[in-house]
Amino acid sequence: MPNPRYWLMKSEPTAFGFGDLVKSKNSTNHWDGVRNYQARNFMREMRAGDKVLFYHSNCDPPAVVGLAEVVREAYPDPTQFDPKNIHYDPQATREKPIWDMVDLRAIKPLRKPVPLDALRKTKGLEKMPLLRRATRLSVMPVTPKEWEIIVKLGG
DNA sequence: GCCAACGTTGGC
DNA sequence: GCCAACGTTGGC
Repeated sequence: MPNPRYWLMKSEPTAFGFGDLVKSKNSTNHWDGVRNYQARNFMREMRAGDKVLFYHSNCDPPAVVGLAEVVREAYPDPTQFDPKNIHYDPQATREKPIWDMVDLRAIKPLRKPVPLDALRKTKGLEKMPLLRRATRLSVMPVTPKEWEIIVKLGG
């Protein structure tokens, strides 16, 4: 696939919300804990400077809440090696890591977060995997047009 | 808290 | 390699 320049990443705000990214040193943090191959593969396609829609899932309302950018490309997620971590993967070794993460820097919160129901009602977003029923994909590409529409909705 | 959807696991 | 069972996601 061609290099998309835009992405959407989901996080539960109770675990790590956009506000947590903003509060991080240099507004930057690593995105660990991805344990889905498709999502991991998308992360591996990310390049420094790519833009990211930060989406809050499993909350009320689920919404795109902020903009971020990739500042470090995929590298091994250390939580896979840690038996005490909830994301520990006994099949992963330091010689052969399985799971990667990227570093993101917060750009800015959206003035008006764009809730899921608004995304569903907006023309031009119908193809987004996010809007498929019960999609579990936590990292997905966004087209430039979709990016433009959502950022405009967000004020 | 419920439960549909769906990715993953493991028995065969 | 099939597919039933299981676990998780995430909207509602």
